[in-house]
Amino acid sequence: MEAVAALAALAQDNRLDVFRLLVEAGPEGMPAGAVASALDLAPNTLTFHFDRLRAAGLVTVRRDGRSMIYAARFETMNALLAYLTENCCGGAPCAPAVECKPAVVSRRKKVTA
Amino acid sequence: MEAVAALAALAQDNRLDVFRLLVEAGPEGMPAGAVASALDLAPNTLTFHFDRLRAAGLVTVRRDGRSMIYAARFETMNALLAYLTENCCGGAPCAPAVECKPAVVSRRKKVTA
DNA sequence: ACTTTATTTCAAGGATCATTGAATTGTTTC
DNA sequence: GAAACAATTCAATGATCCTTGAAATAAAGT
Repeated sequence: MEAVAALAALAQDNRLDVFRLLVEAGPEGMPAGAVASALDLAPNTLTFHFDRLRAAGLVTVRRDGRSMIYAARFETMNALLAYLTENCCGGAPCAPAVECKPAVVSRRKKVTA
Repeated sequence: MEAVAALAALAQDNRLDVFRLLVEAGPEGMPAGAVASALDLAPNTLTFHFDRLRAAGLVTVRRDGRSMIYAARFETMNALLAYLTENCCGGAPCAPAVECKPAVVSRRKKVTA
């Protein structure tokens, strides 16, 4: 059950904070160091949490110079929301599918994850 | 942060199964024994999981004869969905509030939890 | 090449978790 | 009140989790 993995990944204070920050950052993502200083987390602790989020498919990484850029995977979050919505309403979804797009700002910013 | 508690409560296979079953059962709920046999869980193990769900505000209990009737708390689930939806979309909710009602069947069945 | 910066890997620690068996409490029925 | 039934409490165990410090890897600047 993949939903449990996503739930478990988000069921931890620091990790939820990290994810929220990445969601705020949008599809561009942000470097690990920036997350570390924003949330005041030790870099190795942060790596540990990033790994869990990544294992759950909630974030992606890419390297940029010596920084690692982490970004939220909205796709997975959507799937989780869909699953919960479905299972919250006893099989008969009472809401019209929550489509969860990146965020505020950019005009025509594709989420090509 | 109360969202983490709800997430943690649902982030476990057996517990998620239990909750899903209770959601299916609707506001009437169902006796612990029925849940135990439906999911093939030892009664003491089940009590353990019920406790966690209850601590997270996701279920309620009441006694009926010698049975304990557990029921899902849709209110809490709604709050969780709302929180996640909000935080999934970077503060600017892109969905019009997911209202999560009990289930299929009953006409005019208030969720007065 | 050497140093600095950014992040990860590794090993160790205490804490929390999920399951189990045995014993207990509460309720109904005889 | 004794037996049967429904569920909980308690103690123990192995597993997983989160954090930490020290060392390693990777890229950039000098």
